[in-house]
Formats: sequence, C-alpha cells, structure tokens
Amino acid sequence: MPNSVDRPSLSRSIEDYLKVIYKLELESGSAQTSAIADALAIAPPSVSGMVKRLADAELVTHVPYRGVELTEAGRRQALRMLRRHRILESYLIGHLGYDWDDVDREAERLEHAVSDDLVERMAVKLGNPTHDPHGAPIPSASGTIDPTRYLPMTEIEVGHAGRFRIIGDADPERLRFIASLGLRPGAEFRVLDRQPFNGPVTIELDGDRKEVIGFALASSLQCEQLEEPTLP
Amino acid sequence: MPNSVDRPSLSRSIEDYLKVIYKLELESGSAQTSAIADALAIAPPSVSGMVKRLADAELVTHVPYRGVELTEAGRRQALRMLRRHRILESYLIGHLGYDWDDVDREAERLEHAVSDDLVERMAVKLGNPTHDPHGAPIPSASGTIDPTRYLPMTEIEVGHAGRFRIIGDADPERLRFIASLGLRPGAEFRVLDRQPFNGPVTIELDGDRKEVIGFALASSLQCEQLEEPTLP
DNA sequence: GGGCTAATTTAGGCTGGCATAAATTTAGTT
DNA sequence: AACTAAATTTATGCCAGCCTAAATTAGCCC
Repeated sequence: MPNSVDRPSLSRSIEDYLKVIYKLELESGSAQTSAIADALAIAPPSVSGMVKRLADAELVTHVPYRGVELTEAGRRQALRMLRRHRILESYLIGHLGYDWDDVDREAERLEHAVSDDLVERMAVKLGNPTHDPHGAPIPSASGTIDPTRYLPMTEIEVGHAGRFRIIGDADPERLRFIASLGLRPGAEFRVLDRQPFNGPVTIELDGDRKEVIGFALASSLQCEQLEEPTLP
Repeated sequence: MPNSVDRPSLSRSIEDYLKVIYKLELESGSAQTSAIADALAIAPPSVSGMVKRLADAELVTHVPYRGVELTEAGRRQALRMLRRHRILESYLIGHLGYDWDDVDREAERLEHAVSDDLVERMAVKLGNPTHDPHGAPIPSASGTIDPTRYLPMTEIEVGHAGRFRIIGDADPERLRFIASLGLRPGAEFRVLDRQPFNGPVTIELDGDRKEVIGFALASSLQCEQLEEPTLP
C-alpha cells in the first residue's frame, strides 16, 4: 500500500471542488475550468491553481486546456460528500422540522463537518433511505449510487404522461414555487403543450389543473416518460 | 433588517480561541498566552499573532506580557459557542445514540458549522435544557448562564457528604472510568479520606461501595458539599 | 494557413493561520 | 541592584486559497 488513501482529510475547499466536478461530469460529461469557477463563484485562475493540487493528490486527471475528470479516488470522495449532503437533508427535514426548500444551505454547511459515524447514525434513524426528499438517489456508504437517468420535463413529448422524479435545484424560491404547484417527487402529470424556441411547457396535474412552467425551470425537473400518448 | 449587528462570521480559529479564553478566565481568572497555546496545541508566537487580531476586532483586550481578557462582544460569542457545544452534545446523546464519553469530538466539529437556527431547533426538541448530560450549564440563547460555582471533589472536607455536579473533562477514557465508578451528575457520596500532598480521595458511594480517586481526576469533578460531617 | 475570440494558464500579490529563531520583558532570586 | 529563568513578542517564512493582469492555447472562420 504505497499510495493508498491513508486519511489526509480533505479540506473544505477540496470537498466542494469534488462535489461540483462530479455534478458537472454528470450533467455535461466533462468538467471545464470555467464551469467549475462558475459553480463555485470563484475566478477561473483560482480553479487552475486548485486543479493542479487536485491532480497532484490524484483526485482528478487534468488535460491542460481540456478540463478535468475525477479519478476513482476522487469519485469515491465526491459520492461520499453527496451521501452526506442527502442524508443530512433527509434528517433535517425528517427529524428537525426543516422545510423542503430551506434545507440545502444548512446541509451545505454541515456536510463538511459531520463524521462518517454521525452520517451513518442519521441514516439508520431514517431507515437507510435510498432517495432524499427531493427524489435524488443517495449513494450507499460503500459508494454505489442508483444510476437511473431521467429526462428533463422539457423532453417529454406532448401528449405523454410523465412522473416527476427529481428536482435538481437548490434555490429556495424555485423550490417553493414548485411545491406551490403541487409537484412533489412521484407526482404524475400529462404534457399538454411544449412551445418551441425554449418556450414554456404546459402540463395537466391531478386530472384537471393546468400549469405553465418556464423552460429553465422545467429543464431542472427530472421526469420519467410513462406511456404512449392518449389521443383526444 | 433582521439582525441589529451584521455578522462578520468568525472564523473557525477565532471561535476556538474565544472558547478557550472563556474557559481559562473561568478556571484561573485570566488567560495567558502560553495557556492558550497549550489548550489549542499551537505555538505561543502564533497565539501572539492571533491575539493582536482579536484585539483589533475588539473581541478581547490585551495587556502586553500580561494576558488577555474577553470584551463584552467576545464573551457573548464565547457563550454562543458554549451553547452550541452543549446543545449539540445533548442532542447527539439524546437523539442519535451517542455515548456520554464519546460525544465531545463530534460536537467540537459541528459547533463551527451549525446555524443558530439549527441549534435552536435542537434545543426545542430537547425541551430547552439548562444543563447538558455532563452536568454543565447551557447558556441561554440570549447569552446568560447559570453562575453557580461548585467545589472540586478534592476540597470537600473529610466526613462531609457531597453531590457530584459537573464533569469538566472531555477525555473519553476518563469519562468512561468515571462512569464505571457509577458517578453521574447528581450522584451523592461521602468523603472518607483525603490524603495530603495532592494525594487521592476516598469516597463512599451508594452507602457501601468505597472508591479511591486520584487527585488529578478528583480535581475535575465539580461537587456540592452537602451537610455537616456525620461522626462515626 | 492566418487571424480572431474565448478559454485557460502563468505570474505575482494578498490574507489567514500556522511555524521557528531571536529579541525583549517580567519576575524571582540573592 | 544585578542576574537569570521563563514568558512573551517580534521578525521571518510557509502553505492554502483566493484575487487581477498578462500571456498562452484552442477552435473556428475565411
């Protein structure tokens, strides 16, 4: 075990980088310097500097001017952070009265401080959940995660029914708005209309309510397409 | 609008310094550079540097070569940290199955990350306790704390009964040892013997068990002296 | 292939928080 | 009153992480 991961205990900063890189790889297949800078609200040269350190620590591989990719060790750490975050959110909502829309900030602060032991204790209290209240899959303690991919609501075809699965957003205002529409993970709907040029999506909920959702928001709603269209 | 004073948000380091200075003032009336360095396990010159910053921020007053004293603002922050720590310990023990002896480390990590909001939610779940499981008083959210002072067990006179109130120690091994003697906050005992030259204390518990406790350990057991001695 | 733009990296600087070594002050002898 | 031991501060230096400004590279268009 020459280079095995002893327990260097990653810095708060590094944990944030790995989380962001993981999400970017998931969303767009690659993680570029400027995208990382954007997500972390820091300047691109700062990212270049950190990327060098991450590459030295063998948490990412870096092809200059091309972006970075998580190594196996980096991915493991990123999933560990994701588990912490989602277990924390679930626990704060389930046991401390936090609201759906309000919980991200607190989890964001705590995920860097809790011990693995505490995370597992919370997971046990929650009954070892596999999905958090936003519908997102929770990586297991051993680092595996439900790989199911869903479609953004904007890609469900007109006439089809769909089931809302995951809200990939943390902004409390957006979350409150979504909740106010009655959209919760698991909710079924039918797409009535999709306007071109990144226009809004119109859906039907509970069999009678019609709601219009802007493109940007609808893009962040990950859904499952359910059946063949019902013809009118 | 919400907060009268803007939150500069103290660094983790500063929070630790304030906590330690508060404890030192309490124990020995003053906080000297080397004592702070000792408690934080850092070098004295580093403390000098930080003390300058703390004084600039008006969290402490500093008399060169004489030590440091918390200002009102500093004391307020120190009590805030103490509340966080003790509420966290109480919550972790009460709701997440942590043990008496094992909880300090976790609380130490979390106290820098939790929001005031979360602390108050935990306090509510606990029924707004005034003392933690180690018997130590918990400062109120508004920054007042039970000022009752107790005596170290080493100062309870031979023949007197006493009640154990607070264990001012964080070392898991010591805590486990104390627990194994059956000593919990609230426990009554009688001092049978006190050896001179910082020697051990012998006490009687539950009316029949005799236990011998070394001076150093007995010094950290804060007790109440109960009655006049019973003569044999 | 030359040139333009956008992305990225390099260069150099700043702050917080730590360290060591050397200088200074305090306090306790005698 | 002078000397000494201990505590403290000053002087420097290092590293992590951020910044801005300047240089470099990639990608594309003609």
